[in-house]
Formats: sequence, structure tokens, C-alpha cells
Amino acid sequence: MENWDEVRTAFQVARLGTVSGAAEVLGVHHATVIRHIDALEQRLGVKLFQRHARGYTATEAGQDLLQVAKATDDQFTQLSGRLKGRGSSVTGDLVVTSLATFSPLLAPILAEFQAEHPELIVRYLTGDRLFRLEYGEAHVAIRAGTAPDQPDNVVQPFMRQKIGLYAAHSYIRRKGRPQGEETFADHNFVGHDAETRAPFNMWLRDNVPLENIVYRTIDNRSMEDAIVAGAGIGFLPHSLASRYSNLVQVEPPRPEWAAPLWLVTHVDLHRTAKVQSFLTFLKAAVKDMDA
Amino acid sequence: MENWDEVRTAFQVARLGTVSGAAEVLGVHHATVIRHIDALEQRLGVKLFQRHARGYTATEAGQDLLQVAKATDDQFTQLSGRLKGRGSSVTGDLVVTSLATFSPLLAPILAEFQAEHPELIVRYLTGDRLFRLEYGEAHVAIRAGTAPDQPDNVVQPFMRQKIGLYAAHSYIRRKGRPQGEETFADHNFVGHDAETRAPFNMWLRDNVPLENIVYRTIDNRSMEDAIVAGAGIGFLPHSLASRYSNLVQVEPPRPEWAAPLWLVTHVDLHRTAKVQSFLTFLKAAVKDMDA
DNA sequence: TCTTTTTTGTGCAATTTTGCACATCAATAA
DNA sequence: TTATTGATGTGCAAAATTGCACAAAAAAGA
Repeated sequence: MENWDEVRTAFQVARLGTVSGAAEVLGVHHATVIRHIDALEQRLGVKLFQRHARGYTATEAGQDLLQVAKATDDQFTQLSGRLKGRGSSVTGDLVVTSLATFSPLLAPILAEFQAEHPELIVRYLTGDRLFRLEYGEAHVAIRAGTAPDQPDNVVQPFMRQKIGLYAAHSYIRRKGRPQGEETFADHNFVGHDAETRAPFNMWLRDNVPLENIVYRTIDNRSMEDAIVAGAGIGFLPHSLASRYSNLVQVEPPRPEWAAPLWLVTHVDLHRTAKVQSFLTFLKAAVKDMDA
Repeated sequence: MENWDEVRTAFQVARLGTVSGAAEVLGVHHATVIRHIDALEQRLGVKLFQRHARGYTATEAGQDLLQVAKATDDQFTQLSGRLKGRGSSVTGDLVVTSLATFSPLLAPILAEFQAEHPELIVRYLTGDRLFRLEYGEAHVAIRAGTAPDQPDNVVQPFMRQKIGLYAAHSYIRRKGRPQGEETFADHNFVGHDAETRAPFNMWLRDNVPLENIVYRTIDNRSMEDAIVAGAGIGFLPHSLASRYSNLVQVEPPRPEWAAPLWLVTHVDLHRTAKVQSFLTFLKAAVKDMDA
């Protein structure tokens, strides 16, 4: 059964009983309808209609087709409604991906956005590997570092996280509070094991002796745990550090430490209402946080 | 949702994940597939696929379409199978129509044909009005009289019913048995009230005084009842009269009394296996009866 | 009975659709 | 790294589809 359009034509003829009527409904010339029916009957090897001067009446075969095609027509109509509606409504899945680092930042925002759109299911994917937008793995990605320049992606600046140096009370009691950068050589630090391109990490490599970075980890979250546990002084986002009552701000956030964050979406999805709605919500949320 | 073919194309793309694969399955050029997708997306205003170098992956909208179209594809495949099968099998309805007169003749034949095709449902329509083949009211019609010449109908000779003159024993006892045509003026006859074109009826009008036709009826079946009841002498098909033990053959069947019967089918249905099968069965049955 | 209306059916031209060639791009393997 | 493979995307010509004009026939109405 190839050529679904011919089935659609036959459906209208069976429904209306005349070629002319079907042609009008379908918006084509009645000759086209006749030829569709002829072609379909020849391919199937079955007479679908009996032709007479008052129109076409469906044979048993034609009525069988009518039943099936009627159901199909209904299904397609409903599908069309759903698809068109989907273009302007915030429902279904919203897949957001980022490094696990930003989970504390994003979680409350995502939660609130979901609360505003009860029909929405938020899927927040974090992981080591980058989830690829061009394969449809996510609607929105939050990326850090230099601006990504994938051709099919729409990139826009999101925010700069304020990053400061923090240490736990337990550490301060043990090693004392540093008095300016020049005293850092006497202190222990928590840092990345790998050579990441994060600004604060590069600053750390330049301004602190390597042997003072006594606790090294790959995972940002483990770094946070180490700082809280008093392993040493380390960089933390201001918003995150302020949640811990046992952390002391050793150095206030500096612009050169701040890592720029980017919002990345795929071209095909960027214009959709769902993504747009989320992006504006996201930017408004961080604006509130800055203020 | 117009243009079901584009839905079919999108279905294959969603199923296979690549334009090239879909093009191969559909038997069209891959450029055609791309253009179908583009057209469909534009009409719906929704992105169905995300394009990347490895192929097309369905968005949520595309997956919704996939679900619906998959069901449609199944339905159409099944329908196609049913329709094609219907072309070469004897199932469903077989609608036969004739004047009620021929019911005694046809009933046993129809019954046996049904027994040979258990899946068949025989609908035998009799009535005053002619059921019209061109409106699909019947597959086969048995008509009497001069050959019908409707353009769309396929007419073939069926049989000539042997018609004789019969009377009941009770009538013979009352009025005696006629000794040849010349004594008919002394007898009572059962005949048609209307001026039918049936050969035996015309013969009756020509060879028997009108006032001797004492029992007139419109319905052939009532005429039969009258003869059996002894109302007078009347024409009956030989096959029918021989069933009654209380009937006497006044005159044996003559060729000029015999009414030619015609088998009529509609052009569109004539070639179908069901109709052909029935026609050959029908002709074989009456051949047996003659022999 | 005759006219009007409605419907199907067909040859031919215009339009649309399709196929082909080629460009491009990304992933894979040597 | 480099060549290769397999995918998408586009201009242009060929092919198929469609629309139009018109014919014909039957039902409906005057």
C-alpha cells in the first residue's frame, strides 16, 4: 500500500459518494480524483467503487477502506493539533544539561520553572561527557569557559559566577587565616588535579606553589567537600559557599576568577516556545540573584 | 494535515533515522525526502527532526508522529492484504436478486453454494421493485423476459424455464380434464391480472377467452397457490409443479411458453472471483437439472 | 416532453514534482 | 594527519502530476 494520498482521496470519495464532492473537499480537480481512484484500484486489483451517473458507491472493499481511512484521518487530525499546539505551549520534556558543578545553582531554578508549568517534565542531565545538542540529547546546555562556536548552536552569555577563596573554620583554627596573597605559600590549597582552563584554576597555578596544593581532585563536587572538611583553602562560587556556616571567605570574589557561563541551544529548537520560555525564565532568575 | 504521503515519508525518516535510508525504502531520491520533510515541518510549524551529519533524529514532535504513522502503516498494510485477498476469494456478502417467482428455483442452489463457501453470506433479495445493479445493491440479478440492455451490465443467457399447464386434482374432479386446446373455452383459468409480457401470459390472452380467466392475481406465488387450491388451470414451471402430488399436467411444456432467463451482473463486479465462481456454479446447477 | 443541472470521463497544456549531478560536511579508519 | 566513506543540501533538467476545456450521459425539474 504505497501512496497514502490516493487512500486519502478514496476515503473522501467513499465518504461523500461523489467524485465532484471529494474533489471540492480535497481542493483538487475532479479529474485528479478519478485518476487517483483508478490508480489505486489497479494497484490493489480490487474494485473499490461502482461508478454510475449519480456518483461512486463504495463496494465492500471500498467500505473496508472507508473504515480504516476514517480512523487514520481522525488520528492525523489529532496529531496535527498536538504538533501545532506543541509549537506554542510548554509541555512534554525539557532536557537541560550542564556539568555537575552547576547543579546547586540550577536545581532551584529548574524546580521553580517546573512549578510554573505543571505539565512539564524536567530532565536535568549531568555527566562527564558532553551531551550533544545536535543529536537531540538536550534542549538547553549550560557550558562554561570560552564561548562555544559549534555552527548549529545558538550561544548567548548567561552569567559570570562570582568565585572567591574559602576555607573551613577547622582549617583556620589549625593553620590560621592568610593575610593577603603573599602569605599563601604557608597555606594548604585544594585544587584541580587536571590542567583545566578555568580562570581561577590557572590563577592558582600561577600564584601558588604547586606543592601547596595538597588536596587534588577531578570532580568539582569533591573539591567542595574537601574545602568544607578543612583540607585547605579553595575556590568556590560565592553563592555556594554562603550556604555553609562553617566556611570563611579568605578572599572576596574577583572578576578575573569569574568563569563566564553560556547558554547553548540548538538552532532547530531555539525558536520554540518551550525553550524560549525557559531561557527568559533562567535569565530573570539569575538577574534576581545578582540584584 | 493534508498530504498523507509526506507523513509517510516522515514516518520512514523517523523510523530509520536517515534521509538516505528512508529514500531507499520509499524508492525515491533522497532529495525528495528532504523536500517532503521541509514542506511538512513548514506547514505544521514544528520541527520534526534535528538535522546533523549523521542523519535525522526525531524531536518529541517527530516521535509523536512516528507513533501515529506507525499505527497507520500497520493498518494500511492489513487493509491492503484484506483487499487483495478479497479479489481472489469467495467471502463476505453475495447479493442475489430476482423476482420472487424464482425463489423456489434458486433457494436450493444458493443454499448449496453457501455450503461450499462457509465464509460467504448469501443475501437473496426479492421484491416488486428491481434492485439496481449499478447502485451496488446486488452482485447478480436473475431477470426474465427480453434481454436487458443496460450499458454497464453484463448479460448472459441463463436458462429457459419449462412451463406447462397444470391443474389440481380437485379441479379435474369438478370440471373434468380438458381434451386439447379446443375445449379450453369450457374451463376456468388462473392468470395474471396485469398485461405482463411473459410469453405464456400472452399466449393465454390470445387463446383463451378473457372471461374464462376467473382467478386473476398480480403475484406469481399467489397464482401458484390458486392453482393448487383448484381455482382453475394455470401455467407453472415444470420444476415447481412436479413437487405437488395433487397437480395434473394438462398440457406439457412448450418452447413458445418458456420464458428466457438472464443472468445480469455489473461490469465492475463481473470479473471478481466471487461473482465468477457463483455464475459457473449456477450454470452447472441448472445444467444438472436439465439432464 | 424538453430543458436544466449534476455528474463522470478524456485529450492536451501548464505546473509541479522528482531525479540527477555535484558540493559540502562530519565521522571513521588507516 | 589524511584519505575514505556516508550523510545532507541545492541548481537544473526531465518526468510525472495536475488543471482546464470539453464531451457525454443521466437524473431532476418545469
